[in-house]
Amino acid sequence: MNYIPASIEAKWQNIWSTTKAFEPSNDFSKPKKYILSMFPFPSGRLHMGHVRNYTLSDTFARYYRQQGFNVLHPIGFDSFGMPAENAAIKNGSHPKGWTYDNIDYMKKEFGSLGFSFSQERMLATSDELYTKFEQGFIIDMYEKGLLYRKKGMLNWCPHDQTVLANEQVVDGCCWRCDTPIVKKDMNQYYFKITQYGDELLEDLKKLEGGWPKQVLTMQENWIGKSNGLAFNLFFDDESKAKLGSNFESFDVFTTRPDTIYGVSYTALAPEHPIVSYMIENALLDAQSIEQIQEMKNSSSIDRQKEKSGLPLGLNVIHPLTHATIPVWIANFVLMDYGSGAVMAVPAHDDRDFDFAQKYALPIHAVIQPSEGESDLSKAYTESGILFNSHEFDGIDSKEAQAKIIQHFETLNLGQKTTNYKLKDWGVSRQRYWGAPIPFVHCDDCGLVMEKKENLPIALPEDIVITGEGNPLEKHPTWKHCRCPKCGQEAIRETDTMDTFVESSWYFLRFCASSENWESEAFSAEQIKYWMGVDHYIGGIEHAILHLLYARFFTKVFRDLGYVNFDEPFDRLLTQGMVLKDGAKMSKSKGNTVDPDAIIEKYGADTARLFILFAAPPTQELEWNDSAVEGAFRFLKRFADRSQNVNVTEQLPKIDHSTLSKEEKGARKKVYEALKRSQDVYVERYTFNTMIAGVMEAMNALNEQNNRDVWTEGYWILTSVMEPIVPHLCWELSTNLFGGKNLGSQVVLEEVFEVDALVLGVSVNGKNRATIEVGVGETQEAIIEIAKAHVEKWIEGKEIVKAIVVPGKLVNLVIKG
RNA sequence: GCGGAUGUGGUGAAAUUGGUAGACACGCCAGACUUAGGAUCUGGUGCCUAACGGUGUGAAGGUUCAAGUCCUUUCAUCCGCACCA
Repeated sequence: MNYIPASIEAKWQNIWSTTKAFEPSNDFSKPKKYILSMFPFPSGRLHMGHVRNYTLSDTFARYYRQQGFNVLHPIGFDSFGMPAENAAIKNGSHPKGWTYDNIDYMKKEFGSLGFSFSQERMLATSDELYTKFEQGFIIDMYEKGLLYRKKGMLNWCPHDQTVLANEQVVDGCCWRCDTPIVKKDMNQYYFKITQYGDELLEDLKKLEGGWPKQVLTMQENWIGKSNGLAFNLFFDDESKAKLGSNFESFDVFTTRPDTIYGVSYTALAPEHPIVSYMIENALLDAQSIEQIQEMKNSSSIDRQKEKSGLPLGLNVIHPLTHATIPVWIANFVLMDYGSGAVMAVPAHDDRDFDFAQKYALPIHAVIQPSEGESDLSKAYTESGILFNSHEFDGIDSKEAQAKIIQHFETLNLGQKTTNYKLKDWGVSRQRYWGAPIPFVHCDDCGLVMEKKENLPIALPEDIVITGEGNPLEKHPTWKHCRCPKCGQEAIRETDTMDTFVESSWYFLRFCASSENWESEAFSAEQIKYWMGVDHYIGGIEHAILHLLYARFFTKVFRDLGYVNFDEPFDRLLTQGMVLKDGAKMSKSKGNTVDPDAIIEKYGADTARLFILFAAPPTQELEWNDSAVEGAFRFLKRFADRSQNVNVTEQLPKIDHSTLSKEEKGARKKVYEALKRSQDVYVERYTFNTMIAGVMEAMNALNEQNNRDVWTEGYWILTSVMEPIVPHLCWELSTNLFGGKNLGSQVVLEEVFEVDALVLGVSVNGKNRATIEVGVGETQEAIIEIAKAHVEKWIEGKEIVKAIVVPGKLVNLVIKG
């Protein structure tokens, strides 16, 4: 058969589309699989990362269809977001037009790759229908007390009068006009995700086995639960007087109460209220104030790198020793973790140590290792035995932590406290291309929710986007409305939502079949049948934020009564990046490979095969043009050798015992490939080795010329390969077997039976020979055979030990 | 800076449990066949060595009869860090 991918692929894509071959069935009595890939932002064209992502999900979807499951394999577009506005600023395009043009193009690309997505359930999160339900959920969450307003620090460009995303801040300056940014305290909306902190942490246990360990660990660390001691540090009289008696003390939190006697200074965040007070009341000199401003304006990452600080000229009293301790400001102390103040123990904390070294602050060691000497040139951060700690001397860290907390509680100086690194999720954005937050500001009623029957609150289309100011706020009429409560003139909220909100529930929306899309977001029955997602596939870069937010939404929806489960994604597969020349593909580096060009040159099947063969999915994938060529040649061979196959609608019956060694070998390789294909979808996802198995089977088939063995081989291999190279396999299967072989296959154990084993023989662990022994051979006999084959190395030496690992090797340990 | 990963031939990788390192490909070399092609087919190919053999999984130590796999230290690269999606 002459392999011309362009015509085969066009033919099958056309058939699949006209027969609606991949729509999920509404027959909920069937077993189901929900295969989901992370939906794309409609940037304009698919990139190789997308191709990898959707090839993976498509492979799962097609496999489970062959196994007889009712498969939901949907796709949509995460279509709100900054790039649409950036394009508007750059080219004057309208975000909506730009977005939907891109979506149209990318849909065509999906088709040309043969992805078996449901066509009927495609959605874009910027569709007004999607916004409508999302705004409804936001209102529900507000009613539940899960959405609230508070002040938050934002990047502000004084020139453009606009809020900037971290990404838009380049070296501390605005990306457009290069003006140095400042931090501005503004009213923001927040989801109370911290209320679910404990459950988000606890339920990670339910995901063990289904999710990669590294993702669970990252989420655990992100939530960052820690237990410790919280207590007040009181100012001395002189400091109180300096602060005009406005502050008696401040709160600190420590996870290491056992080091309490080693405290030699304390440090406040530059944003701490005491610091703000001192600035406002001119208690600091101009130079210090400038230094504090600099700390505040630098990014939280930069603040962790180069430590800096300054003394405030205040002192507090150590709660136990009553020693006087100086108060500093330190850039690495962050206002949004704990209380924005720390007790510093330089002897036993790396950061405190660096800071103390830099500013020549005293270092008091109070913990020593239980064995060996302590190294005074760095902090000793392990646990150990206390000393210089009064009545706690000689106790080990662990025990001392509990005792010291107890001591503080008894004396009423502090209490045991749990802290989280997790912060509430700020969801408001001062931007146009997002879902409007459905609230109204009324002079009389305050903050009022829109009525659900008025949803969606849609975006105005007549808008000018310049990069200056907030487009919705600047719109002449849009924000003026009536208060839903009292009917007076009121002002609509002009903030829109973080796009992470849309991606936190889209997987639920996909469960809804399109006939009731208008009336409800999804039905309980549909959710019950389709959820949870059996395989969720996407980039490792989403390991924390997106996945945490989606888990949070699921729990909120459960508590709102919309769903009846705790976790949305049963199994997660995080794919690695696609690289070229060792670097992430990007336009700025000029190392991109256009999927369309590859499809045109070799066809979609080649692209899909290469991308699964080149590396296991979780690893980074290095693009290699000549290896793509190799994948194409394999498909050509696969098509060509189908001429050795008999046309039939039945799997041929073969008497294994009558076959030659080569014929037996070929059958064994074929069934090995089948076996591998059955494991690979459940746990390891190593499609690369599965494909290698098929290649080995092809090589082995080629070593023999029994047409029945060829026929059986193709019956099985076209079925195994169909999820990966669907166009060619449907073509072959239809022509050769009337399509009858695309279904689940039975492994014949008889082909794996052997009557001899090949063992390696090593001497002192070094491989020296290979022997063949009968299956029933005794250990003693095997050792004798082994000895006979390695005489050269054991001659005149004493054999101290002989180890036989059944089926694998013999190791002879010699002396002398 | 903090958290998470990765490191094996010229290249992508394989080695499910501590048990014959390099399967399967790409590339390269040699040969065959030519209707001279984006061919196809056959054989070879970790490194050093003429060979015997030695050596080899980022580096350095260690545990073990046996280490790519376990432990300690270290280096390099990548991902995330809360307003990129």
